[in-house]
Amino acid sequence: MQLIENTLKLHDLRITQVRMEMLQYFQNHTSALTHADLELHFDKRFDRVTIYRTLTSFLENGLLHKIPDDSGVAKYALCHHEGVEHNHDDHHVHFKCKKCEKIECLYTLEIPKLHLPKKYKMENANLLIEGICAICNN
Amino acid sequence: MQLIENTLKLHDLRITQVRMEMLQYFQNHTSALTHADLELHFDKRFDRVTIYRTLTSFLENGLLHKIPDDSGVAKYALCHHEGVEHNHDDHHVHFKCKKCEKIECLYTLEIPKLHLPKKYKMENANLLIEGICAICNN
DNA sequence: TTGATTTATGCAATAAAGTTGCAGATTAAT
DNA sequence: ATTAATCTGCAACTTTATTGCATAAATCAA
Repeated sequence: MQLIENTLKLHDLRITQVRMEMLQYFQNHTSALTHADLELHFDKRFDRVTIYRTLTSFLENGLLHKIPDDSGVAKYALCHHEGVEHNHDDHHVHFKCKKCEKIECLYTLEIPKLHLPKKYKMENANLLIEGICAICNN
Repeated sequence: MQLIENTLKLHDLRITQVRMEMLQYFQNHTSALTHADLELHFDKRFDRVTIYRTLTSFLENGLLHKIPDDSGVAKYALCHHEGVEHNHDDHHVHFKCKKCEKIECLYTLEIPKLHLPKKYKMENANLLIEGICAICNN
């Protein structure tokens, strides 16, 4: 069986055309994608609603994660951990370039331990770093 | 002169009714606010567009900052630093409670230094911690 | 296989969040 | 008090996202 299809199965997702192509597209991109990026890329081959729903299933089944930012448009990227369980991808470091606007995951970085105020219980953390990325910094 | 009016002046903002009341409202709240929160609170006393535009002026003039999150709705909170310059409020730690959904700024925490990959230049950082807040953790 | 069952997709309609243009009102500077 | 700058409200519009439903496709079980 193909790798793409296998990945879908592992995440309890039925194998369909949109899903295979969307997953493929994510795997070919290092930076985070928006619904608009996908709609543009697939140029009417799939309905916009289907793309929204596919993003949602990918999210729910632990294939993608949503990246918090302040642009007002949802951005998604592949989860890098192997395994199926959701919410085990708890520490994210993302980098948003102020020049090219791309967001990428910095897997190699860890979020350092923090000492929260009394009675606060931390479940996960997302660090969004803004600046100039390696490509734009030339 | 009143404190509120003084703050507006310091931030180069004309003194108007909406601005005074919106600033007041932010000062009375420890958690971040959305446009919808304000619209609800002011219940038709100010136009929705005016509220949007006031948020934008507050943002541009360094009175508020936008908090990155993945809800798809813009959230704003007061900048705690004194002084007028924008972009000097570069390290934010925010806490989002999974129970009450409120977001608050954790001023006392600092984002630890990080070692970015080669050629990346960091300009600012936002750490969003999710979990259970002190009030809900009872 | 084939048929039954479950789930996904496309289309249309709707909702929610945010923006723009413009005329009249308000603020602040002289 | 007059003037110039800007803010506000209204209407229209755009962009992003969601819901309902009929049809189509994928999976399961015999």
